[in-house]
Amino acid sequence: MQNGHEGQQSRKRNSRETCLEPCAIERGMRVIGGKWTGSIIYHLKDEPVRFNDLVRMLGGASKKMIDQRLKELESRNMVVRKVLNDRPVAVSYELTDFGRSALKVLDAVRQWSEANDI
Amino acid sequence: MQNGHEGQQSRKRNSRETCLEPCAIERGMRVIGGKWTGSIIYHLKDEPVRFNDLVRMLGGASKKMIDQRLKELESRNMVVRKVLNDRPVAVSYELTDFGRSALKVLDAVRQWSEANDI
DNA sequence: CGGGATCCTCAAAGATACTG
DNA sequence: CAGTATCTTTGAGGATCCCG
Repeated sequence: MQNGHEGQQSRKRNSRETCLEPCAIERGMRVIGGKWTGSIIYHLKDEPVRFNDLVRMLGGASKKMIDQRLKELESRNMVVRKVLNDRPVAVSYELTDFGRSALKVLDAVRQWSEANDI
Repeated sequence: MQNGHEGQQSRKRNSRETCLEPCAIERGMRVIGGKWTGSIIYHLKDEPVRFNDLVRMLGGASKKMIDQRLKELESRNMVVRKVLNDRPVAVSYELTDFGRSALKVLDAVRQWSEANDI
């Protein structure tokens, strides 16, 4: 009564990392649609930003979240982490060219949101 | 040791419905970046689609999920539910003008995904 | 300053079964 | 066909403390 049979739908564990959905929109959204991901990228659009500055800019997201998303983005080569100083510790994050390529999309989202009072 | 104090960050319960984030990208993403939401809208782009057809098109999402997202989209006036027949039951979903306005954004996502092998 | 390690919770998502 | 109802799992996300 609890295994075998292959229910009406299956497939699990595609939560993060190289999503295999057939729909390109779905795949793309998993990369830049995650909670805070778009905001982070967008706040890096002009210049490198230091970790705690990012935390302040995104008032509402925890350090843990931001750290987590930044690592995700780093592993996808969308942002680069740079150590500015050792003592006291200082690092900054900036977009790669690939990361910058997502800005077009994000800006479309932003404009749509604003135009429709989302 | 487990209440009072107002930790370094707070704010909860903005999961769904009228998100108050200051960042427009974040707000927009909560509307069209949800799991399956973008795909659903995109699959309705050309014509009304019936419920079970949608389920088939998005192989991988459960009926429950799709139903849930459709109701979300309906309540935001992005899709309209139409009863085609009573016996046997037949309904279809189609985009409103507002729903269609999101297609530009979604298409940007799709193109970006495909261009970068996401 | 920039995190890492823990613990905890709740809500989202999955599985399965049922119905008008 | 187009959903509802229910139960369970899981893991994302929050809170807190700590550290070099």
